[in-house]
Amino acid sequence: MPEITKSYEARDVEAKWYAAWQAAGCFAGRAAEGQETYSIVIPPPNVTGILHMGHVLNNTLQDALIRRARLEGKAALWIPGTDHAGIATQTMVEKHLKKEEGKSRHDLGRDAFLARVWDWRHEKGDKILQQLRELGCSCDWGRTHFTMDEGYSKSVRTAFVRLFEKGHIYRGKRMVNWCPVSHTALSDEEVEMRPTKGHMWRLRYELVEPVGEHTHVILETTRPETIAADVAVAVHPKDERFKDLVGKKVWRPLGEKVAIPIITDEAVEMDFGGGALKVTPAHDKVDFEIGQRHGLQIIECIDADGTLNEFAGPELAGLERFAGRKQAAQILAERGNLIEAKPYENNVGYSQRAGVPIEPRLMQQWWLRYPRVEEAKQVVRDGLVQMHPARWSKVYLNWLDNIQDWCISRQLWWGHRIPVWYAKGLDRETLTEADLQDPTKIHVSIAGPSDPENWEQEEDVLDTWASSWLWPMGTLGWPDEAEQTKANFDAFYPTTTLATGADIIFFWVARMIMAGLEFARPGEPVERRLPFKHVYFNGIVRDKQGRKMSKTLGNSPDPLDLIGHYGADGLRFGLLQIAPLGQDVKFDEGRIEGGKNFCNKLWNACRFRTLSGEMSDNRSLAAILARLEPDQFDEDDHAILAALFDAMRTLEKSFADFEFAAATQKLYTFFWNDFCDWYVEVAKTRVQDPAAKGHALAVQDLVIRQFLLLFEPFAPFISEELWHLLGYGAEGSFLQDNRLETADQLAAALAQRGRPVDAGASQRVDQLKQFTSQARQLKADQAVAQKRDVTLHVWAPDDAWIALEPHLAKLTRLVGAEAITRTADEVALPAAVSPFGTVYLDTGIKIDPAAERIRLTKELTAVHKHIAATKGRLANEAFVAKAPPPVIEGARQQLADLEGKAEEIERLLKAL
RNA sequence: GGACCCUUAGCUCAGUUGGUUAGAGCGCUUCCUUGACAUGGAAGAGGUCACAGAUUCGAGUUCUGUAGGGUCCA
Repeated sequence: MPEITKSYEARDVEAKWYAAWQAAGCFAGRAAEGQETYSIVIPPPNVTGILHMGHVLNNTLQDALIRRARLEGKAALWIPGTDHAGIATQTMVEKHLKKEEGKSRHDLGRDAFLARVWDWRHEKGDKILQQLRELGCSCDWGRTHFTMDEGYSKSVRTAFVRLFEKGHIYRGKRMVNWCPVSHTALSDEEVEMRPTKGHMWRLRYELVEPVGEHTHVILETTRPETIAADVAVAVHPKDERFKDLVGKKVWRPLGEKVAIPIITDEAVEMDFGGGALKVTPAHDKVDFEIGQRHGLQIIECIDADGTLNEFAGPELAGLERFAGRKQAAQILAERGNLIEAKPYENNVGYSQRAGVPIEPRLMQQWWLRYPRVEEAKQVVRDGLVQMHPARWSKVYLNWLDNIQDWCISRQLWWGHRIPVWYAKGLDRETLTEADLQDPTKIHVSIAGPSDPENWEQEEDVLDTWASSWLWPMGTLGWPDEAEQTKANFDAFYPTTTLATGADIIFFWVARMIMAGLEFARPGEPVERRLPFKHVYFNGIVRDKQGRKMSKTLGNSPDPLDLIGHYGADGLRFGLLQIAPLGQDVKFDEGRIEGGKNFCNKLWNACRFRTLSGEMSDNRSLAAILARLEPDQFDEDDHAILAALFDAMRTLEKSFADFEFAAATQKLYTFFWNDFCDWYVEVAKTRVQDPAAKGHALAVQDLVIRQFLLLFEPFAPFISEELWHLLGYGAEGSFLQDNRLETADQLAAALAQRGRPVDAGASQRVDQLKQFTSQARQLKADQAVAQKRDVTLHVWAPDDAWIALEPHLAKLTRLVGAEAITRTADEVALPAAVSPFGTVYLDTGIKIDPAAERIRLTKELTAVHKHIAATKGRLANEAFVAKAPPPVIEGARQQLADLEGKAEEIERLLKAL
């Protein structure tokens, strides 16, 4: 028997077991024929990322699910990997290049720059995957994928080509969200609306020729710097105020002095800004649409980098867009066009990554008409894909109801280059949809054209999400048949659960569902094509003030530090305790410390077990069950086993419902309160008794064994270590090689061996606990909490004494008394009314009757108050008539108990 | 503007289909290093369950509204 140290030291244990698991191939996902599978694909972190608290929560959850599935005998597979994160990674390497060598990516050129990114990826990438190992994650590392690897890249290009061939992808000149910092188009989802303080500029546009009393039109805008690109002023067709002005012209107040028409369009809001709208088709989505309807000219006055150009007029050309705005306002004021500048707050779209306002621009980009939109809604409505918590389904459906085409091209270098080639010399700006179908002009394929010298490949790359939306399939070998066989696509697709954050429900979750339905197993039933059956949305980890943890705020602790201080198990367990389903997590380091303390408690309980007596055969459940002695079963045994079943059932339900906080809390109270605080304490007496010792230790071995199996998904390291220290596993085997019984199976196994568990014992044990607590309370009241030479006298009716007597040895020890005896006399001693009769505390010192009277009177008052409340309920005719009989009976019973107690306290008071 | 979530002890949170006197951890007060564990043990203080109505014999729990906080969409 190896000696167990006095406290749990996580560091060595963690390193030892992770290496052993890896060496033994414990995490390899292998499915036997017909075996039930449980698979998860990791939400791929950025390849250059480092572990933060959000990752810890997300991956701990996945590991718990996967490890539990393994113990349930399923073929568990957790596929890890990383994402190339186009903009983020490219920006990072560009910054580094600038800092170290003072060069831009353009100085290097595309190929040389990409070589640098790959260098970076090989040097510093995948650090996060290493960190996940420290957390204990049981990913199948042999299957690690990266979205830019050749195989995965092939799946991305295949998806593009197939969608193109089906007409879902087109190139078109449309308004896009342009990021002037990253110099790329963004999808609508990457634009974040932020309330922004600015001004509403109230302006007068002079009529070219006055109409009656009218000399000008008043309109309001937040963007005066775009005035030079105005091509019309629009009003609502029903707006009577402008009836006489429609069709007339006004002078454009900035830029080239041009007369622009007053037109009508339904899109104008009548009660906004006086009812007139300046129309700038090149710089606003609504204006663009108005322009299209009216065949208006398009003037671009802002360049790609956000600088105003010559079309903005000589006063503004060359200015940055916000400086240009100020300048424009000033000029308008000087010319008398500015009526008022009101401080104004409105929602402005910002580039999520660069943090600057996006610029709507008219550009040629590649677009995707989403496939399988209706089907994607239906699988969620039908519950084939279940979201947890379910309310996210509504958000999902609402997005799909309002879905817009997806701008999938990015003006970046780092990413999947779009597999489209243009015939040399082709004017790409004027391409029509018909041209896209003309193989002499456009070539679209995975391999590229056979005569590359005549073609130029599209420079743009695909949006990163247009690669990660294939993750559940691409990581299982799709579309390559040989790869799919190798990865056992057949067994592991669809995956079982996706655990992720709700912030990427549109970016990733919704798109994966559509991709799965479109590409996986064409022609087969929808259940076989969808990418996952459950989506679990974990909360966001926030700091104490409720702020999202972020690098910039510096409010996120380093998880590796936390692992160093509290152990991976402590961190995992502590974090899950505060992660209820669907709620954000306010991070509290105290809870992580609690996780560590719990591990230490478990450690010491196991240590105590080894000190209590020789270890017997623990090698299998059957062996331990055989050691239980039916004759020796007492109420505490029944109660602790009933509590164990209860804990097992709670975990079964918790895992089914993704209620991890409930699971961890149950494990905590079961082990600490039910087992350590009570069972182990009462068993100390029985362990002294040679007749009961073997049995009492067997019960402990059974409880600890089952507990470790329940605990392992949350705290794998300490569980594995103790599993071996207590001899549950043979040399060379692991905890995960065992099957976790259900509560029903374990109950049946006990019953089958003639050791059925009596759940009713719990109530009787609760009374013993109450007795103990009351006796301790008496001692504390009399300031003799630490004295062990006191005597307790119990004034008990026969039946109560018969119930109490078998437990006296344990109780004497637990309470800290010399003896507990029965008394028939009324004695003038401090007393309490327990479930077994009145218990008197004899300290050998005379009592203070006045103090005793105060104490008893206080308790009597409380009892009377309660009696009055219960009597009130029972006196209510409606209650007696309508409440269910068990509830009424319960109230009557309660009243009787309370009245008995009151009488007894009154008797004690009289006796003083 | 539309949708959703939250508000329970000083702090962080549980509280399952309505049913005795609303729980835990941390913190706080008192006592204790006695042979598993001070990363611990014992005892204790602390809550008009945001507010106002409604339903009901009975509401922290259901419904409506209000206030405050948060998220998503437009």
